[in-house]
Amino acid sequence: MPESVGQFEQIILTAILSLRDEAYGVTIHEKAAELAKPRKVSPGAVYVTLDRLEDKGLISSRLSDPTPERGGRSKRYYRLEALGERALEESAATAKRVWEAVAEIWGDLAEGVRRRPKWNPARPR
Amino acid sequence: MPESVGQFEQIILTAILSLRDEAYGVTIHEKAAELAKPRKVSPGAVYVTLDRLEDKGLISSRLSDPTPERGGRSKRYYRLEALGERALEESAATAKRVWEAVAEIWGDLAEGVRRRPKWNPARPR
DNA sequence: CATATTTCCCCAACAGTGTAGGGGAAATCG
DNA sequence: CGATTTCCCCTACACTGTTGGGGAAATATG
Repeated sequence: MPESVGQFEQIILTAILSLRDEAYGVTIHEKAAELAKPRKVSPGAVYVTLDRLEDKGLISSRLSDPTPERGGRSKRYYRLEALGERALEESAATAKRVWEAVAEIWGDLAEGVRRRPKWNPARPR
Repeated sequence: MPESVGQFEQIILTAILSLRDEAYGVTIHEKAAELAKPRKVSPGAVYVTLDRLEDKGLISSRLSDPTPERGGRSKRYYRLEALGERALEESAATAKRVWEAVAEIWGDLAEGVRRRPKWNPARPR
């Protein structure tokens, strides 16, 4: 049974997955902000969450050598571990079910076509 | 700016939405378990979360009259308030983005076709 | 060399959410 | 009435979310 992850943890795992071999603090923060939009994501929140995910063994990290650009200090690169893959897999499946359930009633919000049938208030006998 | 909801709160809101006028403790619990699968959902967790969502004004409730079935005591029916609709709308949109990002890499998990390209570990210069 | 600038990592503390497990009330049935 | 069924709710604790700020390491500049 996979570890269960919270909402923000899920976002961080997803960011790492989609960044592939370019996943370090700054890029993860950017990607997370993109996914979480319109909500703000603070850098601190990202690092704290990365720490916790690493403690749980869902991800691993290693420090790189510095790059020769201005301010280019070394970066901590992250990657998903098997445990993290399974946790993300499960939680993404739940996200899908939630999304589908909502879309079935309200339609695809992305299409801007939001039909909300008039809803008759519960009238239990 | 809509309230932000957690993962489980999102599930509860979704359950209420899709149950329409049949949303009360027991049915919400069932629907939530279905959405959260394979994770277990305890009834207590559902009620606590319903309370908190009501305190935040995302949902409202009212008590029905008893039904004439065996053990048919009165039920507390829930419905989404405008605030809850907006919160769910936003959080479902995020769920969709997460799902799409994951599906783009791993494919649609529901199809059982999970292609995971061999991943070259980060090799920063 | 000293200072400024850029990029990046990390901590402490608190608020909010997730979860378990059990308690108990109200209704019908025999 | 006692048994059974359906349902609501509380307490307590662990985990997750979030803020705000601190500070190190590298290159550029004069």
